[in-house]
Amino acid sequence: MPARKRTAVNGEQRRVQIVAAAQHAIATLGFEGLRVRDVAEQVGLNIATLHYYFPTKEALVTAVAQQIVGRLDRVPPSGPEREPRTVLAEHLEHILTRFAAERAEFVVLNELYARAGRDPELRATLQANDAAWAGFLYTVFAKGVERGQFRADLDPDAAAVLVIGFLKSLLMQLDLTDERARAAADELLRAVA
Amino acid sequence: MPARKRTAVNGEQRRVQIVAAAQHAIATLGFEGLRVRDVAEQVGLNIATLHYYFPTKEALVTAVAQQIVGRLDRVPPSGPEREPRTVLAEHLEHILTRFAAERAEFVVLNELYARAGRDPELRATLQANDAAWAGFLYTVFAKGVERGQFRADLDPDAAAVLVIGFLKSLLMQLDLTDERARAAADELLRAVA
Amino acid sequence: MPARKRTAVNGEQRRVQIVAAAQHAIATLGFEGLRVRDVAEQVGLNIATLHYYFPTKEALVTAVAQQIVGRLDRVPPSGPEREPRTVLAEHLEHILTRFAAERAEFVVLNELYARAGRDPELRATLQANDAAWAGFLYTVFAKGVERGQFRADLDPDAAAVLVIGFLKSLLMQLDLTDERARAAADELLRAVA
Amino acid sequence: MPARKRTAVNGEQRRVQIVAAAQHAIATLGFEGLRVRDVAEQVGLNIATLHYYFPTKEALVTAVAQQIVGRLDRVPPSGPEREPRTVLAEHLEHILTRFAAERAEFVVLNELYARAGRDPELRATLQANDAAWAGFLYTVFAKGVERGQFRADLDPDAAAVLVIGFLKSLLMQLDLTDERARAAADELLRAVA
DNA sequence: TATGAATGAGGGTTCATTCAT
DNA sequence: TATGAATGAACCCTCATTCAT
Repeated sequence: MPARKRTAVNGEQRRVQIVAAAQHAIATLGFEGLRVRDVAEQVGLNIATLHYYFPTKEALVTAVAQQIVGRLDRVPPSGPEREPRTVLAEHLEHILTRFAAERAEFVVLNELYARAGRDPELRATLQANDAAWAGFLYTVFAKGVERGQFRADLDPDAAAVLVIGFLKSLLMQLDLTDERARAAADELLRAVA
Repeated sequence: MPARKRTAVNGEQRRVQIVAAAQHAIATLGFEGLRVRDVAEQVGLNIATLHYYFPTKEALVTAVAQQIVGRLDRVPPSGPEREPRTVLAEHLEHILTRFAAERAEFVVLNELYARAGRDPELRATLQANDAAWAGFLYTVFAKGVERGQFRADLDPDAAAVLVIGFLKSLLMQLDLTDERARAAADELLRAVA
Repeated sequence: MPARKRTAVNGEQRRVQIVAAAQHAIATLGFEGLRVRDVAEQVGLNIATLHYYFPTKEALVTAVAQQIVGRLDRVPPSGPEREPRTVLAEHLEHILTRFAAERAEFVVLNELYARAGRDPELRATLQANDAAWAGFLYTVFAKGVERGQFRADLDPDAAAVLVIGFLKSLLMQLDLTDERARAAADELLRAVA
Repeated sequence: MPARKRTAVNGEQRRVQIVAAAQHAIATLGFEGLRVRDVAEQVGLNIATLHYYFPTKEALVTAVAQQIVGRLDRVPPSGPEREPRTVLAEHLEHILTRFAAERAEFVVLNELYARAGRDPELRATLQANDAAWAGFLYTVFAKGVERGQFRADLDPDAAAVLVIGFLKSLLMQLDLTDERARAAADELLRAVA
């Protein structure tokens, strides 16, 4: 069991630490407030060392973005046997819960969406993610209509837009308490039934 | 009759010009990309002169924010005689139209909401605005339920959250065409009926 | 007579000051040792102010190069009536004198030639200057041969190469005293006669 | 028979590799552009490993300088029986040929001369070399005059200065083709005869 | 010998702001 | 009102060098 002296962590762990610190900084101060120096200091590293891991600030930002987006991809698989209504309810519940527990990530995600307007690459990434999300919801709604669980005149695509819109706006609804958010989710479930 | 100097514009006009240029810059580059020098140059002014009108960058940003928010305040008055359903439809239509026509302002507004997370004062301003907006929609929905135009089990507050959420998310739904947005608005109208 | 307070010099003078300081720094430390901060300090200016005059370090270096090269262009006009031998002698004398008096400029010029190997633009500038110089000497030699002042088998172009070579090598002949240099010039005059 | 490790090259070979890479870098980018990291990478070595061979950048530069200068020292011995004119002609020819074939080394040498102005130690080295060179040429010229092969009024020392100057300026005569250089050498031979 | 990781000391550049005119 | 000139405080990034392994 070799005793590390100068380093208590290995390279990959460092990367994770750095990205986490950067994410925190962005969540707290926004992209404008992100300072590589501060991130380095937060991790207890010299700036030069941080540049050893991430050659440029942009590389660091990209790493943060990728991490955030990467966690989004895991859309809960909707088995064919599951009830659309249940799937929808759980989906809303799932995101609402994550929103309450990991608000910081949502803040960064929000910043990313703002950035997407100027950064084509980021835009493409987020757009792809959105498309997958919309597709998932479309299927849920279409199946629900088919099975008579949802209104017959429900437009699956439009409904998906509403759901996504509600969920994306969570952070921008400044006076939205957890209760009001859940009430809105319930209202949503009633509205499609 | 005071003799106008060699300048074709007076102080107030200059302010408007500057704020407009700043707004454009923010819409294009975000707050991160806002440079007072660039704004000054855009207006054809020396930086020092710009500082004469807006002593600090923050003052300029505040002016932009106030202008944007100011235009939001003009919620269409819902006369007691008007039908809630119509009012809601027109409200959606109104915002969707503005969104298509004045996208830049929505971009800035989005940036403002992101900033609100760190800027308590801005947060208070936007929150007040949101409250008024929610109140307006609450009234519409409550009245609509009362008159039997909307579902009896409709939660007015929750419905307001959904409407506001949809409208606020417009910019973040990257693949949202004008048609899809209007389809969503229609779906919304059906969903509350 | 307005009393300047913060500035004792105007813009153009500042530029001259800065370029002079940069030239001095290059002569002393070479291009490697050139630090914009030091140049600024030398002139008693803040770095930011120096960047006000020269946006980038490269711009500053270019200005120095232009100044040095600019002073080279003034090739003494050889009137048709003047004796080639005299013209040549005076030319050698002129440069040798300048070399002794303004050694610093020759050092920088040397650095510029070294740089020319990597900087095509600089190379083009210096090459153009060299061509003019060679042309001047060619004419002198050709006329001298024609008038019987120089050897009949003298190759004017080759002789020009030798003269230019001698003068350009002044700085690289580390143990070259003023006397030896002048002796070489005399030898040159004898050699072509 | 010591067993070679997994490395195909031993220490001395490594040094040679490194010096060669450094020399190439200097010839290409000048001393300003020399980066130990790049040299290491060029040789396929870690920077830390390079520092094992050359503890400091200066040590590496010195090694390069020594190599370059070392190759210069081998002045062709002028046997007493050889004709001064021939010796001179061959000397010129020899250097001109090397210049065409190993231009890179001349570039570095040029950089070294530029550096010599600031580096006393390097200056001493080069000066010693120059003195030897001048001595060699002095002997040639003196003997040539003695034997009546060169002009009777030839100043051996001055002539040496001219020859060395011509040869040292090769790199600085930007539009000097191989032909023009040889023409100049021929002119030189005529001029001393 | 060799390397991954770390660091100190800058180096060029940017930017909001100020001041004398 | 308007401007040229100036500045302090950062900011990102680089580079030679070191150290534990």
